Amino acid sequence: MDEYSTGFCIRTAAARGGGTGSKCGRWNPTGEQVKVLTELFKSGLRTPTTDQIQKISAELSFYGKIESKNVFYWFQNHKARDRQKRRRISVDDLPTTPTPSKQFGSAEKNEAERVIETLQLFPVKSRLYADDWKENSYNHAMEMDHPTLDLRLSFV
Amino acid sequence: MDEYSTGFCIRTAAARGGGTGSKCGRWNPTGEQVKVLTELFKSGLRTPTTDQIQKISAELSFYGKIESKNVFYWFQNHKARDRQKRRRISVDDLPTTPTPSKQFGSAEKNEAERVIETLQLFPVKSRLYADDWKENSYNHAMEMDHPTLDLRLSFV
DNA sequence: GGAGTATGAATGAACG
DNA sequence: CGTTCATTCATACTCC
Repeated sequence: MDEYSTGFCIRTAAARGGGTGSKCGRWNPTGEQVKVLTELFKSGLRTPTTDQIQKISAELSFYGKIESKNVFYWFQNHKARDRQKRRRISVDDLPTTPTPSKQFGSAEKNEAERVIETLQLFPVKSRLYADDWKENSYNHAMEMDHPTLDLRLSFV
Repeated sequence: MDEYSTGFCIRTAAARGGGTGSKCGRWNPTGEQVKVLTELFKSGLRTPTTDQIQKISAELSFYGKIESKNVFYWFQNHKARDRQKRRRISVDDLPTTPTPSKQFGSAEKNEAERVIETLQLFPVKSRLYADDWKENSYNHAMEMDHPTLDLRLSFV
């Protein structure tokens, strides 16, 4: 599709760990920022609230350009990948009688006291209300009559 | 990295907007579908009723596979994210300007569902929802001398 | 320079 | 409705 011209913030600070001159286009965290974020994560913070996100973002803005959404995404991704990796490992199972004893200890990183690892091993509660929208649930007919919902396609 | 066998469907090239023939997994809207939905959203529609959802879904089904729930979720997500984004930005970026309080003027909490009667389909640009997550590149030249950012985190 | 990887960003789906 | 999860796309970075 179209390439959206991302912001051109030429930060030649090279504050990155490798010292490579990084260009902008997407947020590129500095070493300090990553360090702090990682620390927080290891402290047990996994899903910061909006307030926390803003606080963190504000603090980290000292090291360089950063926005709240960056912090938000960072935690989202970090948690997701951590979980993903763990998932992969726990399922393990090598093909040919490798250690059947699953080491589900998962006590390597547990430093947080609020890391609630609820076990969701199977897809429970797949509440599929795919087409329940038929004619139940809510009914706010008070909004307005939908305008001309004439979605006539022109290019066909 | 791509060894996870979670994929149950043929992983198509998935060119968003390219009208790929993905038929499994989660709904992948085509460019036209997104366009129409965005247009509706910009017209003021935020919480469509069941009828509207079905109508929209029916219309959009022309462009590709779609279900009512997709439309429902789409509006839900779009509205929620629009809000979330706005909130985050407004609180986040405060470089040095004290914000002349131009946000949220007066009556807005009520968020009246005003819908513009004139709904034109394909008149304007097709810039599909790129919004402004970016583009707020302000200067973070704060005046704080040395950072106190040990980030002991006062997250309360 | 391209392949492979790490990771930021986006969004569909769903929970509480 | 706000928040969270899972999957995927896009891009920066590393290595050969």
